Amino acid sequence: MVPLRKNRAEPPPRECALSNCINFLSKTWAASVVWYLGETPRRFNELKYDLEGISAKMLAVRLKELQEAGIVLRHERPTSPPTVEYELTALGCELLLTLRQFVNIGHKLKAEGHAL
Amino acid sequence: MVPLRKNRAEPPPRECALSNCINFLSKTWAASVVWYLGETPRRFNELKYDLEGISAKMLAVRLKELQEAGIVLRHERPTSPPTVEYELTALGCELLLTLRQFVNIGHKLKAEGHAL
DNA sequence: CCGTATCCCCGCTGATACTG
DNA sequence: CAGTATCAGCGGGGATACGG
Repeated sequence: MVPLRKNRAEPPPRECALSNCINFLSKTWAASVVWYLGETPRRFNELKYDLEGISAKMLAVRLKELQEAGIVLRHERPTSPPTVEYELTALGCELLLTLRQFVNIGHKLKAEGHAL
Repeated sequence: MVPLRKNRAEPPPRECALSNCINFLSKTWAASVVWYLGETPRRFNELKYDLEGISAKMLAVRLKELQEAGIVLRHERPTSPPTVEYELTALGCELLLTLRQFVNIGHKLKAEGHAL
């Protein structure tokens, strides 16, 4: 009977898996918001259009979270009716690049015949 | 009044944001399972120990999903009691590398003073 | 146009008990 | 050891209506 290895030689700190920006992408729509923001600044209803099926409530919530996380910037123009544009910060762009790698891996998995 | 841009010049295919392996990481514990699998093969109860708080049920479910997705391999040894080892596939390792980039970005965000 | 406030549902997760 | 089966709960997210 093989004894249970309590931990590997180099135990990954628990905070890594639990408390990082991965949690953000885990929330519904969050990754998609970053994805559709892309490099171009985008307005609220444009995003709402891109993210077909999202409710205004959730989009607002996610955008606020992403702002507080330093991933998204909000620009409000004092026009009437109000005009608001959202864009990725530098780290937000970095995040987008990483998201693209996921998409790439996803395609490879599908190419191998796996059902995601 | 600025007209609503229906789509950007190069519209990202919707399947990219919605139907990729990002969905897997969105499920509770999924990213952590991949994380703690690391490079070393790992047994069921070892993973259950690493992922403090996970129930056997969820671990089994996630592992099965990851198998079907081509991210995890299952090796069963015909011993008594049974011995089962899980390890990442090649694409699973690729996924892990990408997860580490997320963790890295998470640290940068925190370094900027943002609360994740 | 850009949100916020409220209500409500159902699907995911945990707890528990059991099996090969 | 490595799971499966069943049930119950709660909270994330949708629908709707309203506000600056």
